[in-house]
Amino acid sequence: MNTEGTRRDEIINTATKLFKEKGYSAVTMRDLATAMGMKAASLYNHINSKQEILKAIIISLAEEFTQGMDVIKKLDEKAIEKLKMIVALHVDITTRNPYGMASLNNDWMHLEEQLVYYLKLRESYEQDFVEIIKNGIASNEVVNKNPEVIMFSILSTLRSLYLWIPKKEEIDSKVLAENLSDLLINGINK
Amino acid sequence: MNTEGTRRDEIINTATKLFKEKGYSAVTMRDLATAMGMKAASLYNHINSKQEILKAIIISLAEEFTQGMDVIKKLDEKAIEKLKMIVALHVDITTRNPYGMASLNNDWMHLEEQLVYYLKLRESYEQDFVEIIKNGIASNEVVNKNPEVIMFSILSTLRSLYLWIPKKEEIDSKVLAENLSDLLINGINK
DNA sequence: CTTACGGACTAACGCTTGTTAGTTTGAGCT
DNA sequence: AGCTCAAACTAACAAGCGTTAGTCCGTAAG
Repeated sequence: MNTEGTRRDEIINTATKLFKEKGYSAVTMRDLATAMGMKAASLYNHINSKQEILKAIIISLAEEFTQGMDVIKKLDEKAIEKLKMIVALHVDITTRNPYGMASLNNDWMHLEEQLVYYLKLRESYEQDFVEIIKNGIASNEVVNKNPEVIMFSILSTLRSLYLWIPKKEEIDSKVLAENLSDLLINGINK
Repeated sequence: MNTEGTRRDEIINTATKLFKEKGYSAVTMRDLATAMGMKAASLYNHINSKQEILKAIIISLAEEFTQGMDVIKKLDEKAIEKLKMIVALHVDITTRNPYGMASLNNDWMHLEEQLVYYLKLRESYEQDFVEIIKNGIASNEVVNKNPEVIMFSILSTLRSLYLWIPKKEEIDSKVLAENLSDLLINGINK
C-alpha cells in the first residue's frame, strides 16, 4: 500500500482549484478529468461522486476552524489577545489552503447530507466569536457597539483573505497576521 | 404600451433571489419558471437568454458603483471624508439591492461578452479607491501601511454587506453607514 | 363582432450532465 | 512466464439542460 490516497488527493486538489475559478456547479466531471489528464469515467476509480469531493474540501476546513476556536476560547487571555489569535487562525488556515476557502465561502449550500452539520459548525463558531467580543466590551477593552456588527465586520475581512493571499506570496503569515490585527483593532485613523 | 418591462423586471427580480441562494449555474430556467408560476418556455416571451438576466443584474450594479466613485473622487474633501462616502455608497446600493450584490460578488465570472467590460469597471474602481487611501497617507490622515492591504480590508467588509443587511432591516442606512465608518476607521479598540 | 396581440401553453430539439459497466493496459511480484 | 491489481480506457445510460417552434386563449381597441 503506497502512501494511501495520493491519486485521490491530487483529484481533490485539482478540483479545489477549478471550484475556486468557476464554482462547484459550473465545473463538470469532464472539466476535472481534462485538468487531470484523464477521462471522466476514470475519476471514479478514486472517488465515489462529485458531491464527495465538495464534502472533502469543505468539511475538513470547517472542522479546522472549529478546533482552532475550541482552543482559543478556553484560554485565560484578554479578549483583544483572543481576537488576535482568531486573526492568526484565519491567516494560517487560508495560507495553507487558499483555494479551498473559496468553496467554503461560496459553495457550502451545495453540500447535501452534510449541510446541516456544516451549518451547526458555522453557527457555533460565530457564537463563540461574538461571545469573545461581548466579554471584551464588558471588560472595557472593546468599544461598546453592537457585537454582531463588530464580528461581521472582522469576519468579512477574514473570510475574504483567500482572494488576496495568493497574490501576496512574498509576505509571511506571521507578519500578515500582525498587520491585519492592528488594522482591524486600531483602525486606519492616524 | 404599459409601463414598459414590468413582467421582464419581475423575472429578473425573481432570478436575482434564486441566484443569491444557489448561484447562477445551479439555477435552471425551470427553477426560475416554477418560482414565477409559469413554464420555462414562457420566460422567453420576456427575456432572450439566461445569460442576459445575469448581465442585467450585474452590469447595472457595477455601473452604479462606478458612477458613485466618479463623483466622490472629484470632490474637494479630505481623504477620510471620501472614505466615509465610499462606505455610504456601498451601504446605499446594497440596501436597495442586497440580492443582486450576491451575483455581483460571486457570479461575475459567468458573464461572457461583458466579462472584460466588468473587469475594467472593477479595476478602475479599485484603483480610484487605493488612490484615495494613498492621498490619505500622504496627508497624514491615514496610518502608513500598505494601501492595498487597507483597501482590501475595508472592501471585504463592504462587499459582504449583502449577507447581513437583509437581517437588520430595522436599522436605517444612514445610521448603519456611520457606525460602519467609525468601526473601519477607528477600529474596535477602546 | 372582428381583429390584434401579449403572454401563456405543449412538444420537442440537440447537447451536456453525473455516473455505471465492462474492458484493456502495464508495472511489479513470485 | 505467469499473476495480480491499480488505474486507465471505451461506450453507453437516463436525466436534465437551455432554447425554439408552433399553438391557443383572453382581453381590449376598432
